[in-house]
Amino acid sequence: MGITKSEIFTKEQNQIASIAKVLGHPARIAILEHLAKVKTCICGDLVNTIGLAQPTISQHLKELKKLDLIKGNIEGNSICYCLHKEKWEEFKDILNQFLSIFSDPENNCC
Amino acid sequence: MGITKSEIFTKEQNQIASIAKVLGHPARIAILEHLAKVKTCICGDLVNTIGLAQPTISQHLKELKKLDLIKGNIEGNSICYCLHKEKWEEFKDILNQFLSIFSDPENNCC
DNA sequence: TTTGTATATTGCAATATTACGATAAAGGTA
DNA sequence: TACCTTTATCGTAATATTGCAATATACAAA
Repeated sequence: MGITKSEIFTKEQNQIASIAKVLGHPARIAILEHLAKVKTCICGDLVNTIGLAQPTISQHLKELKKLDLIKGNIEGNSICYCLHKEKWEEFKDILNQFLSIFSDPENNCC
Repeated sequence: MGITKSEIFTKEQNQIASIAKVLGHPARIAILEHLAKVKTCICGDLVNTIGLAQPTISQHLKELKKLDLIKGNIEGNSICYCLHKEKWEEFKDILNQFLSIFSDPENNCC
């Protein structure tokens, strides 16, 4: 049905999935990598850097904003986007914890 | 269009996105968590544990198999699924490396 | 062989996602 | 004021994803 049955999963499972989902598109990976590279805030150069139309970039930024991963400060005419560092660290911890669930060396079977 | 313009991104960006995407559904998170909990291989108990129909579970397993995250060994009548540990570690490293792109303390602006 | 059990596949309906042209909104500048 | 730049939103088309009933497949046991 295209709709996810979120209600049958735990809050934690849904949260991990939400974080992973927003990272599940190369454009958003590229946006975050660009944000990391240009240490200062970036504004409208994403459209030029990434090869997607302006409305498409705007939509991807919206997805990132929905999870609070980035914030946008109005700077005169344009908008200065940057990372929400605390959220990033929080999500990083959540993902890292999930990624270590198989760390038990006894976890071997086939 | 629902279709991702993969060709305009790097191989690495696409790979990170692919890994994140497969983790972007709570059912697949639940499957992996279950696999981690029952140290031994699991077979058909996923349908009972998770509240989804058998074809749906089968489809999610297929997604995980597509990325080589799990492997299924035929065990008599049923199938024994387990983690592909090497792949898991590989993907974990890739994600961890990406998640640390903002580690530079100078990365502050807003 | 027949029956039962376990898993995969097919086919379909509903919803979500991706992408972009057109347009709107908001601010700067002449 | 009029014009330009920047970003957001709307509307729409194409494709993807999720979920399940029905069915197929494969094997074991009676």
